[in-house]
Amino acid sequence: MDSVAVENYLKSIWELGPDDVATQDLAQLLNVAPASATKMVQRLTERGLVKHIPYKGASLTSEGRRRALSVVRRHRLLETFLSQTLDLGREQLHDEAENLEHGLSTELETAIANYLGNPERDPHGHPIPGPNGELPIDEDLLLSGCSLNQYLVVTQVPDRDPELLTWLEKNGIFPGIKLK
Amino acid sequence: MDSVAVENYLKSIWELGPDDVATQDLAQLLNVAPASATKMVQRLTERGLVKHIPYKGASLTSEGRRRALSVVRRHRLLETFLSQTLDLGREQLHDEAENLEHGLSTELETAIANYLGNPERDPHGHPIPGPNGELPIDEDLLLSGCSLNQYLVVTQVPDRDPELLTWLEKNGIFPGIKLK
DNA sequence: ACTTTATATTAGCTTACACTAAATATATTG
DNA sequence: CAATATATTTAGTGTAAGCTAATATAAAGT
Repeated sequence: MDSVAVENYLKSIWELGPDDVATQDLAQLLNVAPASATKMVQRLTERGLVKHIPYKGASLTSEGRRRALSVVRRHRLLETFLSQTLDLGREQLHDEAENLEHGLSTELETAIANYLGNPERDPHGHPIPGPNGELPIDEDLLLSGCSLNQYLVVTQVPDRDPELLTWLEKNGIFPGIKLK
Repeated sequence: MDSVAVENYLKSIWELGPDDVATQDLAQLLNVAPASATKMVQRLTERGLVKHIPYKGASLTSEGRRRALSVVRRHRLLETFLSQTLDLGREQLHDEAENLEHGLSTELETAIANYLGNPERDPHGHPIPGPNGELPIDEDLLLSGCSLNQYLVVTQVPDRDPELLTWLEKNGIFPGIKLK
């Protein structure tokens, strides 16, 4: 079993990847000192979960990626489960899932996935990896890459910034909505 | 925030208490060496959560008890929540709650309690402590203290032994049922 | 091509929590 | 009441993960 720290590093490297993840970015995302991130990247390299080119950057091996996606899956299933049972605001989900994801057993993960009917997206519109780390290709467009006065359907919103999310919500911007 | 280890020690001391908890029993319940338990009991004594009389036993201070009951509350709420949403067997609940209890924030704890209508008992019939560590007095009788051929209502079953629970279940013994 | 600056890494230290082996208390029993 | 058994604690180690300060490398500017 990976420790909580290891799971968090793997997930963060995945989020910042796919390659040449900078020590500093990793350290910042995890709220640790850069030296601590270097140290952990080395430990993970030892374990075959990360490939590290010193002074260049880190990236996940295929096993590292598998484990990172397992964490992401648990995270997104939990967000979906919590949002569907309790009704928390979309902006609270992220932090709660963050806390619980590490304690979710494979059996409970499966039970939740079945209960939810094996959803493909979480409440923020992010795709949920499969049980073996399969991730559907994300073909959604970035808003910044679209022209003005075009009709679009919102499919994803960011999950990490509660204030931004509250604002988006207040202005009616969330997955499923059409925009000009 | 108490660490996972600290929360587990406090909860275990509470379960084995109320006083003169033996180092060995604690070590056994937590699957650690006796020396490790002694060490932690000393750390907790330093922090004012435990009172320890060397070679005699350990017990919780009122603050230690408050924190232990907070863990117990989270545990029992989670068991209730999981049993009510997903339908897991009564025998799986304990382990899953054990894993998740440490990651449950106060807000989510409250949300779950409200969702469930602030229940007083978990699916095993154990009382759920209040948000500030109030625990209703348990007036239930032990089966070993009852005479034969008496009619009784089952109110509690143990939660820690999956095999026993499965057996009890199979024989129709669970909270709410009348027995001769 | 050299110097400055930004980013990474190494070195050395700390804390929490585990372990084993050895020492010491307490309890039991001949 | 001494001898043995059991339980507890102390001493000494190890590992994971964090930190700061010092050093090394890469990138950018003159």
